[in-house]
Amino acid sequence: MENLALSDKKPRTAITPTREDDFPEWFQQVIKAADMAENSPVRGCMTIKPYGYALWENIVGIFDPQLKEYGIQNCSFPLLIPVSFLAKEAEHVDGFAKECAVVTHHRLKADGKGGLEPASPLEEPYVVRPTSETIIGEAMSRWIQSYRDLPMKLNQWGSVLRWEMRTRMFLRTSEFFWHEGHCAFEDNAGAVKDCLTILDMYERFFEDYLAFSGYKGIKTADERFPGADDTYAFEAMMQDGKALQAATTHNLGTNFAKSCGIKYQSKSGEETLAHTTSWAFSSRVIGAILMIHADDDGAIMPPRVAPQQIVILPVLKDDAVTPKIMEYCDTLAKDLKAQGYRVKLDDRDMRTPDKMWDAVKRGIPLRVEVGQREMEEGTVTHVRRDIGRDSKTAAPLAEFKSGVGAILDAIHDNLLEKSRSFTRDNTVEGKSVGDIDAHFKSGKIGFVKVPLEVLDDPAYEKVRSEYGLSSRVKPFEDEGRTVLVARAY
RNA sequence: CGGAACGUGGCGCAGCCUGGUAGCGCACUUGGAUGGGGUCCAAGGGGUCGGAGGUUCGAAUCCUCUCGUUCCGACCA
Repeated sequence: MENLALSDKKPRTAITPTREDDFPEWFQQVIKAADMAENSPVRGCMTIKPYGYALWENIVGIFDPQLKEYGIQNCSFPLLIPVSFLAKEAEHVDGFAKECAVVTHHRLKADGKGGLEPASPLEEPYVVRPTSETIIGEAMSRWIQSYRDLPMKLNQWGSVLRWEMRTRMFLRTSEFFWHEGHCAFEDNAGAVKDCLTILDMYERFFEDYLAFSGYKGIKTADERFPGADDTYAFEAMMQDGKALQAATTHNLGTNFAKSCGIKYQSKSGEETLAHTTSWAFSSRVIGAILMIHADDDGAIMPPRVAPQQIVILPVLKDDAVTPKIMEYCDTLAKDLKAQGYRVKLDDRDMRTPDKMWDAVKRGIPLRVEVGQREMEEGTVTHVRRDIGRDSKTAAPLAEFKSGVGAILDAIHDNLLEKSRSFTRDNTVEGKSVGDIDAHFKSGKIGFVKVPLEVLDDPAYEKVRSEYGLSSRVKPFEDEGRTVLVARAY
């Protein structure tokens, strides 16, 4: 049938709309198509589904041992924080008071209308932790007495709650998962070194496991953590050119030591304030993974943290040979698992193309197809998710099994390199407010790097608010002389 | 907290203006033909139309109130 109108159209994508058509909506659809999470009945909070949570578990499972290697000890502090604790540090309160959920009662009673209402008011209300500096500070003030107790390096994995005005799955939800490191040192040098070391660990982790790169640097004063002397950050660029702060480390100076009473007796016997730090990355990095790697056919999981690294797809037609193909697949799956890979043999009773698209949308890095042909030849057909059908390759079984690692590494390298070049290609240097204005006025995306003084130009504020810009970081590479300006999540 | 919209099977929507007892697509179930990048045909199951009140012989539809959600701003890992 002649259909010129249709034949000119782009090929059908698994995700509608495409990134180009509507990036925020595309992002939501990618999450849905990959079956990672959904909005919950609780305002601003999401339900992370098994496939999404498996990704987080892999992230935790890799990063946690790295923290321990650095000397971190894990612990757990209460979810609830007495209001008086939060009130101790002035800037900290200013920063977080507005977004705290407050627990004012315990116990429920019948309201006489078939529902329940809070019964007994608490003497002192609690806030649900928006972050744990104050309650960990209280503990540190008792645990630290002597310089011999320092450095103290603690971390907890958990979730926190911030009553956000506007939420988006993985990027900004009221409750989010994270780890929060809290350390105390004798002096500022120790605290600074901690911030920089951890920031480097974050960068290594993001590049080596999540396959994205970004800029390390120091935040400008207005972007600093409430209560910190300095905030360091890792800023990554999403495919729409917006910045996403993927991790931060904070040098809290002696601010929390003062307000919480974290003091130690030095070697010479003087009572001295400790220098503390805190640092974190959150489940937001999952948003980053998607917004950096995913394409118009859905998620692309970085191989080293992918919930499933390899999917085996049996291609079945003839009932008579089905058991033999399944046995072939089963053996392959066992062999690959024995090598330590996360393998899914998709034996669901579904049409093969549907299973294939499911694997595509979930972003499983490597797909293996096994039908009668492969079984008889002793081969497999494999396809890389990051390249697609053009990478379809037939390989002898033994060769494939010994080469899987190299293929997954190649996928990782490709994703990282794409992230690197995209970030580089969309970072431009400017010298003035006019350069920033011209860049975004022309419809370009990404980061503009300008000399730090540009932020002090009275004309900057107008441009900043017109394009919704903010200063992201003063990148280390320019030793604080420049600042990256961008739209941000 | 300002400005706008929307609540109808699991999901996405139409119906409302001009009241007559609920429909479409996807998903799901069953059967058959298919089967290596989204196949086709046929038969099915599933809904107190957000809630309360009112007008009416009769309300998803009209009126009043209420609850909730989303989007746009200010705030943010």
